[in-house]
Order: sequence, then structure tokens, then C-alpha cells
Amino acid sequence: MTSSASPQLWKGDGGCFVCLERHANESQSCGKSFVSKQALEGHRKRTGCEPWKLPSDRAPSKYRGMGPEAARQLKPVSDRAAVSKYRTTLEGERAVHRARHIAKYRLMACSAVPSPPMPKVPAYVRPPISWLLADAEVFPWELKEKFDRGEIVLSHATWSLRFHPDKVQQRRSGEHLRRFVEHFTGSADGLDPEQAKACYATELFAPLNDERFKLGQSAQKAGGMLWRAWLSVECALIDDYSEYLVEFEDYLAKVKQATEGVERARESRKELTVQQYTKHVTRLFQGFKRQQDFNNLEWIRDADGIIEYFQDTYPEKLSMQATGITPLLVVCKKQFSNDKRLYERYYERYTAVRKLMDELKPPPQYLTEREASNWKTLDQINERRVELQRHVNRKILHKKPEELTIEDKIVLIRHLILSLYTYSPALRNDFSECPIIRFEDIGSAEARELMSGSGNYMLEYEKGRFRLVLKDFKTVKHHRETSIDMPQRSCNVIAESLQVFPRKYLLSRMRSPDQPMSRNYLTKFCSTGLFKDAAVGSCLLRKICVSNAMKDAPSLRERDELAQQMLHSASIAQRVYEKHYMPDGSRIKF
DNA sequence: ACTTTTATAACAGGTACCCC
DNA sequence: GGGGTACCTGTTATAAAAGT
Repeated sequence: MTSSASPQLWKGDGGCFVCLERHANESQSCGKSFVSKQALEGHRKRTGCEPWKLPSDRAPSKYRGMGPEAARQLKPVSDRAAVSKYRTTLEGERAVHRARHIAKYRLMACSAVPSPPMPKVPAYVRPPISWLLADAEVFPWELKEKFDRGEIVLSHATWSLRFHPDKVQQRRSGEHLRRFVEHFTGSADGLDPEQAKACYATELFAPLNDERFKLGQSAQKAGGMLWRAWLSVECALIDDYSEYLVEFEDYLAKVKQATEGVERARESRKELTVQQYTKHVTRLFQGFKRQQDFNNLEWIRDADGIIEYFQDTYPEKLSMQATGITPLLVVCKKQFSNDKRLYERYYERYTAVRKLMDELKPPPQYLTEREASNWKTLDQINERRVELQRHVNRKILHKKPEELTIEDKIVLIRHLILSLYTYSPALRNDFSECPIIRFEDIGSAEARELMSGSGNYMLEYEKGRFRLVLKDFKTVKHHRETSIDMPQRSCNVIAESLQVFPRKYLLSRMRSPDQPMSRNYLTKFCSTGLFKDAAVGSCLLRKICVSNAMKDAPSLRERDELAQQMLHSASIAQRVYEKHYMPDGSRIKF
């Protein structure tokens, strides 16, 4: 990392940065340590080290060298990912969203934890009377009664001699003040020491002093009645305190409610996720307990047993172990929210498994064996499309719809799919379950229903031109609903295919044109049909597409544009889709 | 030809940490 | 304080296998 001229200059761990430089006029290396890298840099600058700047692994900003307008263009619309600071709340540290200029986020930040106002702690935190009375627990409602019945006897020494502030002031009983303060600051919600002293001197004794000790009178002489008066004040204070306890309970309940509200306000998990989670949990139960159905989730508390079960059942398949645990984490959070240890047990295992998985991963930008065996170059893909196109043009397009065989339809759809995925950046399987709205049907009730619904559709917005409207796709939360105008070539293929194979969906089933291909079937259809010798699905097509685009080191702007079109982020594209090497380490031949 | 189940990968949001 | 990247997390896809 560092050259021989500048050896290791700091230790990263423990936040310790040590200067190992030998400064001018010094016989040995410096050895001064700093808590931050910046501080060390400052030191190096002051002592004239060259260069004073320490090397950094940090990648340059993607905005570097750009004009403000260009930077604004590149900047993602959503600013939610970033966090400006953390604020301490009852629930621990919470992130405050950045982008304060956007009103929505400002509001989100304000309500990140909608903490209700905390009740004011009464001056009297704990009933000192019990403390005064030989540390006995005494309840306010029984105090007066007991006192009247003579069960409580207050000796004069109990209070005035031992605890009177005057005595304390005279240092005859400094220990009592210390104990008093200790008593009142002992609890988490207690007073701080200064407050406690003030309380001792003023709030507790001053009002009593007025009644108990008339000026110039001695305590002993005042006696009887005034003791009762004092008791009343004590009881009132104790009542205040009990009231406070109730309020505090109420407050805690409100905090809990608010937190739950925030939880609920989260965008609900997709139906699919819930389904998958349910399946996982059910299957786990059946395998783990060897019974069909469960009517409660108590069995999930057996974390050790379940973890062991996973380990035994999927010794080689770490991802199965991890995905098995995920829904349990969710269940624990919801169902056993007060059993933190249970959650942590699962969580610990989960992270351990993930770590193992990461270690087994091939390096990024390398193809896996399987990917390599299914890999097609862009030329091969284009060739295949041309081949299919010839077949379609020569043998299918002249036919009448009723003459079309199943095989014809399959070829037609294969060609359509390859066109959709190659004439424009390859999307995911979002072309499945995508109804077509023909230009002449735009006003119809059915069309209007589709367009106002929550699903994707392909709209023929003018004769022979198609637009894909995407409302439901993997990254919709980030990219928002979006629409893509199909390139002219794709439009032609769509229009031609519709003439000979009239159907409701862009990709309909062969035997029932009014039914869409499911996502699964599309996957299967691609991987088994597009090429005879290789399973090329949408995911691999995306990798081929990105890798080809990246092979000539495009600009950041171009990277970002492509990522936008493919509905993922540039960093994901780089990490996941961009491949340069075969599994054996040689360069991919594009 | 297509669906369902099982297995695995992709992806954005949140957080940690860094730098100015 | 504010802007950035890296990394972690857990949700939501696709791929493969099995079933109808």
C-alpha cells in the first residue's frame, strides 16, 4: 500500500493513527498517535512531511469535474438512502433523512420517531417518607391511618435531628445529605445530584419549615399538630409521585403505539414475499416437527433445534439455510418482540451463514461455470434473431391466423422475445403478464380499467407504435412507475406478430391466447427455446448486454444512462452484471 | 405445454464510516 | 454540518427441478 519511503503510517483499528515518520532533526520515528486520519494529516502537514496527505481507498466522486447542471442530471431522484445525522431517541439512535429541501422528507425526519411528550418528573422522585421511616415501604393511602392508629411513630430525632438542613449545614450530619442525594439520584429517571441537593434544601424542607418551625421556635416545642400537617404534605407529594408513575406507564404505552404505527406505515410487503415466507415457515415446520399443521408459533422459540435442523438438512446449501432463517427473523420481531435473545440467536446464525456464502462467491466480474457454459456473444444472439426472423418472414407471416400451428406460434414468440430483449436494453421478465391495448381500443372500458390498474401493459399509443408502461417491477420503489417507448424495430415485430397471432397479451400462451405467460413460464420458455445448446434467460441476457456495453470503458454518464434504462442502479450493474473474465481467468471474447 | 415447488441470485434501502 | 462510498440486510426476483 505504501512505498518504502513511507512505511506503514497508521493503524486503522481502534481508531488509532500513529505517526511513524522520522521528522527532520529527530533521531527516531515520531510515534505520536491521533484519533483521526485528518488529525494525523494535520500533524504531518505541520511537521513538514512530504506528502502530508495520506493515501485513500475512497473512489472519486462521480460528480467530479462536472458542471452543476450535469451533476443535477446525474443525481438520483431519491435522496432517501443518505443520512445526515443521527438523533438520540427513546428507541436508540435514529437516522434523520437528508434532503431537507424536500418537504416530504422533512416531515419524515420529524416523525421518524413520533415520541409523545414525556411527563414531567415531580420534584419528589421517591417518597422520602419511607426512607425517613427506617427504610420501610409505606403507601400514601395507609399513612395517615397508620399514623392515627399510632402504628407509625415519628420520633423527633427521625427527622429534625438527623435530616434538618440546618444540621447538615452545620456539618453535624453531612452524611445524611450524601445519602439523601444518593437516594434521589439512584434511579435512571431520578434527579441529578445538584437537583437533589436543591430539593433537599428547598422543595422538601422549606415549605415544611414554614409550618413546622416558626421563626424562633424550636422543633421540639411545636410538636403534635404540626407533625400531622407535615404528614399531609408528605402524602400529597407521594400522591404526585404515584400519579407520575401512572402517567409514565401511559407514556410508555404511547411510545409503543407510535412505534407500531411507524412499522405499519412501512410499505406493506409484497404479496409474493408473504407467500414465500409462509411457504418457508410451513415447510420448516413439516420437516422439523414432522407434523402437518401448526396453530401457534411457539415452536419457533427452539432456535438451536431449528438451526441444527437446517444444518443437517442443507449441509451443502448455505443459501437455503439463510433463506430459511429470514422469515424466522421477521416472525421473531413481530411475535416475540420482547425475546431479544431469540432474535439475536437467529440473527447471529444468519450473518454467519451469509459470511460463509460470501467467502464462497467467485470474484465479481468473473463468470460462473454455468454462466460461461450458457454464454452467447452479442453476435451469436443477433444471428439467432435474424435466423428466427427469416423463418417468421418466409413461413409464418403470410399465413392466416387460423392456419397457424403451435410450432409457428412458438417460433413467432421466440422471435418476438429476442427482439424485445436485443433491440433495447434487456429488462427482467417484465414482459410477461403484460396485456396489449391496441390503438383502436384505447377508449374502451376494458382498456381504461387496465390503464388505471396497478399492472404493467403495452400500449399502442399511435398506429404501429408501442409503449411499455411499467407499474409493477422489482425496483419500482426506487425507479417509480415508468414507461418505455419501444424502438421501431420492436414495434414492427409486435405489430406483425399480432396480425397472424391475435392475442390479449404481449406474450400469450400458445394454446390459450387470452391467457398470459406467467413469469415462470417465460423463464422456462427462454432458457429452453431461444438456443438449442444453451439456457439463455433474461438474467444472462442482461449480463451479456451490460458486459458488452462496458467492454470499452464507457463514461460514467453512459453507465448511468444504461442502468436507468435497465431499471437498476449503476453500482449494481457493475457488481452483478458486468463480466470481463471466464471462470478460468481469461478475458471474455466478445 | 404449462404449473408448482425448491433453490439461488439480484437489488435497493439503511447504516457505518470517511472526507471536506 | 453536509456530502460521499462501502457494506450489510432482507425483500423480491430468476433458475432449476419436479409435477400435471
